[in-house]
Amino acid sequence: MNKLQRDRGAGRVKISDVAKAAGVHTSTVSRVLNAKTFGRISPEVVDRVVEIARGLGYRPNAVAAGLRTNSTGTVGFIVHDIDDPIYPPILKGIEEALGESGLMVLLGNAGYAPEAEAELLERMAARRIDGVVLATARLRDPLVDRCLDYSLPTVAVVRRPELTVINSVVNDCALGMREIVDLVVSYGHRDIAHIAGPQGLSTGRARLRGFSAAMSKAGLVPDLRHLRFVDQPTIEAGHAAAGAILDEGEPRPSVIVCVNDLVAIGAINACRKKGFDCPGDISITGYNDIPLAGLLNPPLTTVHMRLQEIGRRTGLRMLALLSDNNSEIAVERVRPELTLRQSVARIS
Amino acid sequence: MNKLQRDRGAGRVKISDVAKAAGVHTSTVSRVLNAKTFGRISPEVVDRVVEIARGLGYRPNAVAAGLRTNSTGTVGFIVHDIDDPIYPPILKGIEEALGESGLMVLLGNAGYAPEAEAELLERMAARRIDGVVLATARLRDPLVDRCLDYSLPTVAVVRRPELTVINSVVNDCALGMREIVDLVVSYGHRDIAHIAGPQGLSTGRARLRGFSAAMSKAGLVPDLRHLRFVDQPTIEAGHAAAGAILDEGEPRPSVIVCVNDLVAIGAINACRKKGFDCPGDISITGYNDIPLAGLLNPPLTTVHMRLQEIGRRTGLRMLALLSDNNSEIAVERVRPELTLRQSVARIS
DNA sequence: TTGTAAGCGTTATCAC
DNA sequence: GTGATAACGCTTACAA
Repeated sequence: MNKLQRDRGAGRVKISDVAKAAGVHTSTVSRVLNAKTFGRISPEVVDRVVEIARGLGYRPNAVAAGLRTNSTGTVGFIVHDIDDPIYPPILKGIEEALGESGLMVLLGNAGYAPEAEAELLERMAARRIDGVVLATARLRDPLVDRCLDYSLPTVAVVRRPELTVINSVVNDCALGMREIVDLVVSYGHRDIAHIAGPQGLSTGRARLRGFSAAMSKAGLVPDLRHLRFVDQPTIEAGHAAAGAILDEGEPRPSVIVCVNDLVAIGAINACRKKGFDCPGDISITGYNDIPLAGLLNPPLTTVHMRLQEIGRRTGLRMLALLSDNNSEIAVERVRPELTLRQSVARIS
Repeated sequence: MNKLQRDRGAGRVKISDVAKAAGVHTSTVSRVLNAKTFGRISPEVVDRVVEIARGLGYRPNAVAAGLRTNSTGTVGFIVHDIDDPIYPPILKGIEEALGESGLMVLLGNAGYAPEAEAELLERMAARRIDGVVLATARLRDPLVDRCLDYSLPTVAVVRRPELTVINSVVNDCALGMREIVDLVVSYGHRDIAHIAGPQGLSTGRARLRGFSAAMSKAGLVPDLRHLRFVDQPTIEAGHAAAGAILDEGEPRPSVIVCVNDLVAIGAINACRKKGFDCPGDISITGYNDIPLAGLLNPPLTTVHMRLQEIGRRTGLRMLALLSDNNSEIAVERVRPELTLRQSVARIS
C-alpha cells in the first residue's frame, strides 16, 4: 500500500472486494451494478451482490469506469461571468435537465477573456467532459472551432455563432423587441429613441433587427439622432447614451427603447438628472427582466426571458446530442414574455 | 479499435504515441509533461518531447491520470439554489482561488431538498472529487457527517454547523447586525422592531444574537410585540411580519431591522400599504446588499457581505486542506460593510 | 537521466 | 448466466 492509497483510497472497497465476498467474478458484479446489464444476471445473484455491496459500503469509481468507457457523465458550461444574473437561471435549467440522467456540470468562469475561455476548454477536455455548453459564443468564435476540432458535442446558449455550425438555444430576441416596440406604438408613441447594444453579439444584432422591423411595420422612420449604440450594456453606458439623446434638443423622443434593463436604469437616471420624469415626460423600456426590475422606481416595463427554460432545453439538446451525435443541427428559439409595468405611459 | 474508441477516442494521441515518435519511453514523456518531474529530464529531451507532443496535438487525459493518482483536480460545490443571488459571487470567488492551481468546480444544485444534497454528494464522490464546499450546512447536518465519513476534505461556506467539525468561512453576521443596530441607535431610534430569520441556520442565529447584543449594549429592551420570526426570509414573509408588527398599534416602532433585504423589501411594501412612508414614518434596514438594493425606492440601508471574498477564502482554505489534511480546523469570519443609503431617517 | 513494469478500478469481448 | 482476460492512459517505485 503506497502513499497515495493511504491518503484517501485506503480501505475503499472496490468491485473485486464485492466479488470476492459474494463468491462471484468481478464482471458479474459490474453487470449487476450497471442498469443496462443487470437484467442478464439471475435474480438471486443480483440480490446477493447488491446486498453485499451495500453491506461493504461499496462506492462506484466513476473515474475508473470513465477511463474504460470513455465517458464521464460530466458536461462543461462556460460563461463570461457567473455573477451576471442571466447565467444562474440558465445553469439551473441545464442542471435540471441533465440531472435526470445523472449528469453533472463542470463550471468555467471565463471573465470575458478569450484566452481564459480557451484555457477552460482545455482543462475540461483534459477531464474528458462528454460535451460542453457555451454561453460565450461570439458571431465568429475560435472556441467554437476548437470544440468542432475536438468533435466535442457542443451547444451554444443565449448567444450563437453567425453560421449554424453547432446547436443552439436562444431567446427570441428579435421577437421580444418587436413586441415591445408594438406596445409603445399602441400606447401612442411615435418619436421612439433606441439605445442598441454591441453589434458583435447575436443578441445585440437580433434586438436591433427586431426594433427596425417593428418600426417599419408601424410605418415609422427612426430619427438617427435618437439612435445610439453602447459598447457595454451597462448602467453607465445607458446613462451616457440617454444623456446624449436628450442633449439633441427638440423634438425629444417620447420613449427610449433600451437594449437591456441596465441600460434602461441608466437612461432613467439620466432623464431624472435632466429634470424629466419617467414615465411622466419620457417612457423607458428595458429588456431581460432582471431580478427586482419590478421593484425599481418606476417598475420597469421590459421583456422577460425564460432563462431557466432556455437552460432546460439546452440540457435536453445536449442529452440528444450525446445519444446521437449525427442528428441535425438546429437553432431553437424560446419565446420571451412582454412584462408590462409602469415605466411606459400612454400618450394621447 | 472498438465502438467506444471510434465514437470520440479515435485518433486521440496518447503519451505512448508521443514516446514512440520521440524515441523515448512513455515514462520519460510523462515526466516531461509533469511540472514536478520535468526538471529531472535533460533539456534536449524535454524540448524534443514538448515539440513532438505539440506537433502531434497531444492532450493529456486527466481521467487516466486521476485513476492512477487518485486525484481529479476537481472540487464539488453544493448549494440550495444557484439562482439565489448570494451564491454566484461565492462561486466566482471559489473559482478564482482554485483556478490558479488548475482546479475546477463541479456544481450541485440541491433545491432545498436534503435527499437531493445526499444524492449530489454521492455523484460527486463517485467522480472522485478532491474536496467539497458546502453552502447548505445546517446547524447539525447529516451531509457533513457523510463528508467526514468519506474523509473528504470539506469546507462549509456562509452557513456552518454548530460544532466546529469542519473548516468554514462565513460572513460575520453578528457583527454586521450589531453595526446596523448601532447605526439606528445613533440616528436616535429607540423603539426598534426586528424581523428575525429562521433559527435553524447559523446565519439566522448569528444575526439575532448580534441584534440582542447591540440592544443590550445600548441599554435598550426589545419590545416583544415588535420581534417577529420568519420561516423563509422572503418578500412575502417580510410583508406579513411587518404587517403584524404595525397591527400591534401604538406605540409603533420607528425602525424595523430586518434579517435580510428581501424581508426588508416586503416590510417596505407593508408599510406603504398601511399608509406609512419609509423612511419618513418608519425606517427600515436590510442585510445582504442584493444587486440593485441601491436602486430600490427608497435605496436600502443594509449590510454588504463580501461574498466573492468569502468564496475566495473558501477556495484558499480548500487548497490548504488539500495539501495538508491535518491542519487545524477553523472558522474564518469575513467582516461585512455597513452600506448607508436612504431607508433610515434620523429622528430628533 | 532514463527505462522497466506494475497497477489504479472498471467494463467489453469472448468463451463456456 | 457467468467467468476469464485484456485494455482504457497514465504515473511511479525500482532498476540501471
